[in-house]
Amino acid sequence: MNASGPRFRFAPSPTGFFHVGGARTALFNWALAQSTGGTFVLRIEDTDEARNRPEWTEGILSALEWLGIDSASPTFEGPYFQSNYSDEHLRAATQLYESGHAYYCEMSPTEIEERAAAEGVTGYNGWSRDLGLEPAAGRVLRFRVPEGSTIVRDAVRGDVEFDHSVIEDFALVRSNGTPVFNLANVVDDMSMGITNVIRAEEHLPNTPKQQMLWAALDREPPVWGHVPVLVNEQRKKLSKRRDKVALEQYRDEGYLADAMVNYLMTLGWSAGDDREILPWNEIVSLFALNDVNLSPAFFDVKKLSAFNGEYIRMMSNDDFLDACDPWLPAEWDRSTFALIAPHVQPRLVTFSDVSGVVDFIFAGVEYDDGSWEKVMTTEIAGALLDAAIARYAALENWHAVELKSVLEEVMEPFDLKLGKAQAPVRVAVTGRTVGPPLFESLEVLGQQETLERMRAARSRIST
RNA sequence: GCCCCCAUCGUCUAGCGGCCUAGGACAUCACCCUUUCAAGGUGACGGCACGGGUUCGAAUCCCGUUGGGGGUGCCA
Repeated sequence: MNASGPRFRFAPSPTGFFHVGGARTALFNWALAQSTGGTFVLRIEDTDEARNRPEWTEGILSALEWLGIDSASPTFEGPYFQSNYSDEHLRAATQLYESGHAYYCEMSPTEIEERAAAEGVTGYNGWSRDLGLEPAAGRVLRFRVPEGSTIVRDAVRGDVEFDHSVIEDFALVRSNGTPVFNLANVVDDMSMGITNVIRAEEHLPNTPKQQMLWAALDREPPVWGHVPVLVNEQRKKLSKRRDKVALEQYRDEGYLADAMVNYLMTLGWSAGDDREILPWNEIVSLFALNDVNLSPAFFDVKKLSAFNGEYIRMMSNDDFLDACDPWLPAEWDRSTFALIAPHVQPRLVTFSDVSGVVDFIFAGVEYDDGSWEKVMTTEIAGALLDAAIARYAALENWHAVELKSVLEEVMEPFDLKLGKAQAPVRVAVTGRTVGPPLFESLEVLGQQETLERMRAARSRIST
């Protein structure tokens, strides 16, 4: 355990996928741990039985890995599993009971509801507080919230005061004997020596409860920091049901980790100048909690895509080729792809698009109806193709520059601009009206294949 | 209902009392470039929620209103 620097923690509960909001929180903690020479502690909060599957933990680790949060780094510690520490949680519970900070209650949720309705109050109203109930199976241990108020010193939002009169005597240990989140969370933070708790704003209302627990257990609370949540276009917290929140899904669609990381960091935070595309090491040195915005930020896939395109364009030739590789069918020749790659790189938004851009080179033509309709049914398409076929068949230097100047000669009698004149050739050879630069594509495709396709297309034209 | 948080272009943000005629980015639109589509270049559109204070001076400070968000579990 690195005791010298501050100790941050990221404490996700396994849910089967990794939430982009969680990714941002993890990144904030990771950046802080790095810039302060501190430690990033990963704790899996798996105390809810429904949230406990080993493969889900694997998913968390690999998602973090993808983001650059490397579990082999000296800055990284864990993962710890909350479920392994229930003895400690229960020990603390006993201590709380014995010191009078907690008491047993035997009201069931339904009884509480009924009594609350009868008395016209909202929740549990401390009815068992002074009954002096002994520990027994089926009884809940509740924290005895004292009079007064709690001030939470928050590193991103300043002081927040909560009046104890609005905090009910919350549960510490369930009637089945298992510890509840607030207790487990605090006890773990204590035993893991956590000094900084940076998490999403949804935890702010828990914080006074947890801070009371720190006090009751006679310990100094950590530095709190609550960052705003991420929202959808309806300005609601990103939810699994409605929104595309799984980090893995973006990864599988061909978003670059660097782009995702950079984008996530700009949600609620900025470098302070007019730059937003910046390398991780610079983000680390600039990032500070009191620069974090206080209002929820919309997770905008459009802007993420813009970042991704930007990052793709910044890649070196070789890096780009490597990055494309997993997205191309194994049987496609890589050296052929390398020839066209420089022309597809500036046009790509995500890697899942790459094969669809160059498939005509490897998988033959498939005419797109709309494209055909648009350019092959014109008066001159047939005549232009005939002329182009004749000249291309006789061409000796099969290079893009040649192919272009030949077509320029061919198109002259038709009184067309190159943009129009190349269209029938493009559709004949690629099947579509849009694609990588045409003459470069023809060069890669080769003379024979190009001519075959042009002839095939020509014979398909009715007139 | 109650508690807490928040409020600058459609979106993400810069701004921390005079440098603001409010800056940048994404999106949108136009033009340029051009081998289609992108990329790139230039430009346009577009915002301090509202009302009161404080101050010589307010996007910046205070109060209220309105609007949004989070929480309100023997979930985490």
